[in-house]
Amino acid sequence: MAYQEIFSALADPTRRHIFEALRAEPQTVGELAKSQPVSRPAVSQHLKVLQSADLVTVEPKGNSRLYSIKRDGLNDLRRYLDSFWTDALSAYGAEIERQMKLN
Amino acid sequence: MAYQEIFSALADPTRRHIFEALRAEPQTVGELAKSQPVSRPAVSQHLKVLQSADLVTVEPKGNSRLYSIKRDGLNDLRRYLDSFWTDALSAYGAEIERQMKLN
DNA sequence: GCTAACGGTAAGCCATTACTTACCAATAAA
DNA sequence: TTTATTGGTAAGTAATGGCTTACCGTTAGC
Repeated sequence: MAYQEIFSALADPTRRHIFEALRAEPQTVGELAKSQPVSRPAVSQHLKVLQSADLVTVEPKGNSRLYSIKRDGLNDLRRYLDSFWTDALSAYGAEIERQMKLN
Repeated sequence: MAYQEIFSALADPTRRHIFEALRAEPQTVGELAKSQPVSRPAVSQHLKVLQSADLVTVEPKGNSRLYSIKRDGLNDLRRYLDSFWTDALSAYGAEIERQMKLN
């Protein structure tokens, strides 16, 4: 059920870039903003979306906040993909069956 | 590189529903429109997007057109996920290292 | 205490996009 | 050869969403 949020979260390029920047190493908002072509508040808003999609986590570090990738955040998406793999096969079978009926 | 289009293609709920409806069995535009809460042209437009994302294929069947899931269309997305899995691990290592430096 | 740095939120703007109705081309059926 | 069915496209509209500037609370450092 969570893949809905994951899809829409990673559909935006800059948001996905932020997510990808975090896979190298955990970073603060300011660090992320420097490497991105958008302003700091924009990064903050993107992080909020990524957080509600359960893709990143925060840890207050004194004055700043350190964002990290949530390692099992993509599990739901993976499961979704796996289910598709098997279902695509059965759909292929259904199409074969459909062809048989037509002839 | 193709996962960009896949993400944005599947981010829209109704478009993803259409995609999911096709995994059960190949269907025509009219059949899909009946099971969806949007008009037939909307379905047609969604199918166009799914097609350019390489997620579905068409086959003209006389008067109508039969849409099917492209079975290996999600491969790029899967590869993307796989790369993230290993990178997330290395990011975890980087964080450990970061902790070491701080102490 | 005061000042600076960090970052979240609000308000407003603009671009994108998903939807509708109307129209048209192509094939099937009569 | 008409008439009906199927579906793609155009045009216009409304909503969504990403961005900026401005503002405010919190913590660090002097």
